[in-house]
Amino acid sequence: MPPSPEEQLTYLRKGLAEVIREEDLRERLLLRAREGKPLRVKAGFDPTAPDLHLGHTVLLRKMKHFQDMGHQVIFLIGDSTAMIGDPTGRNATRPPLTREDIEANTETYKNQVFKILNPEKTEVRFNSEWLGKMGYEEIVRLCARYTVARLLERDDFSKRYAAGVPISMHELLYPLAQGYDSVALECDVEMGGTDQKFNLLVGRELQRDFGQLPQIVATSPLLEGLDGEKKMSKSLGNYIGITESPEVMFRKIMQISDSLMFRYYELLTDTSMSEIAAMQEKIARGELHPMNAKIELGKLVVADFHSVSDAAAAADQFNRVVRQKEIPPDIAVVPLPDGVRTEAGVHVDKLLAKIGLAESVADAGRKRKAGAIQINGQKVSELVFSLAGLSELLIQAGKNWRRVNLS
RNA sequence: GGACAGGUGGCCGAGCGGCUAAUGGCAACAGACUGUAAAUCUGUCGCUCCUUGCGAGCUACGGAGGUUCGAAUCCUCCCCUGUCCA
Repeated sequence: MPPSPEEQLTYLRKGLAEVIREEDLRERLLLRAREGKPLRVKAGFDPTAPDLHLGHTVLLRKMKHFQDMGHQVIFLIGDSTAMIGDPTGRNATRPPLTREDIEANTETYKNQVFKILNPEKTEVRFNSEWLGKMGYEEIVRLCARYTVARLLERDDFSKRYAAGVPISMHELLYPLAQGYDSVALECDVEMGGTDQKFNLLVGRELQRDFGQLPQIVATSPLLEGLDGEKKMSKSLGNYIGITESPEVMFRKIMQISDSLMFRYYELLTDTSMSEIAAMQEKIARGELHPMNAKIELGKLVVADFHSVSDAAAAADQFNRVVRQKEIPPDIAVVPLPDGVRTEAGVHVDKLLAKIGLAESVADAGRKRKAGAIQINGQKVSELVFSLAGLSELLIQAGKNWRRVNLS
């Protein structure tokens, strides 16, 4: 016995930023239940960036919830729209993706996405199936269904227009193309981040214009990155990738601020809001150390993408290496590079630059003078380090370590 | 097609002939403190070389030329962006 539409609504509503319109969702659930059909729920992804991070999982988790309720989820790969490019970073002309690139990226996507989604209940589609077939006339006809004024309502466009930042013609086509995807797929629901709201709404308009029931728009909150301010993104470097090792994931979680921790609990775990509130209470009363709450969070997140035992091991390693300052167990071992020996030993700056502990020789010199370099447990400030009687160098530069094999 | 304004280091933004590898802010990196949280303080923040020094050389202010002992700063042409007019 599947849950009633009313029960579903409650379950699905939780954790979504906005549902347009909630009333429509209720009606659609009732309608499809009567017809005995699942809802068609779409979310689009850009095949140029197949490395998913926790920010994406907020949406994926929600898609999973739709699957849990028996609905059909469509994982749409925007291979055609990728050529348009999302209206940011216009200087970076993207190299056109080949068919092989897209297929490779799609495989990567599937591997990652199905850590969360149920593959049985997921339909993977490409928008080149329909967009790629459109000719000039069809594209113009599609454009005729929307107005420039309406496109300029989009916050991003209007701000750029007002600020004198260029907007290229093709960028205006992006929302139209995305909206047309919903027409082609006859979606009941389209999901996306809150930043996608405008594009998702265009889909509604177009569907109406094509005589379809307009889709319900469901936006999920954007996850803040590790800095706690900007949204999580790969290009900003403030992300946790879902294929990262348990140790790295755990360490990154431990680095977030305390306030961000609750946000992560909310969006990345199944912890209920009341449990989170209780936790905040305890911390405020001094009954729970915030660090311990964060350790719990780290374990939960790691366990989601690895295993419970991996999570425990990662927490344990963090405790030993970071808190008790033990030497990390997984330091990269490298041979002594050419051209760094001197008569008296090694040229420290050149060595650091060559083994990746500094960006350049000049940078290495700065770090050394700042006291950030330790070799075999000794702080190094001199330029030349003697190798007499040593078989290996254990080098630490800030948080990074290397073992240099001398034999 | 015309008039005007603008293009400076990862970003924002000063400079408008030498004292400028280029004020300041943000970000970043390192050190202290700590819970590798936040806040705070300190230092660094183009590259290379060496005898590691308030050292030397090289590259840099959209692009290419030019004027000058000397240009991010002046001139010419080009490219790019925006505003207004047609």
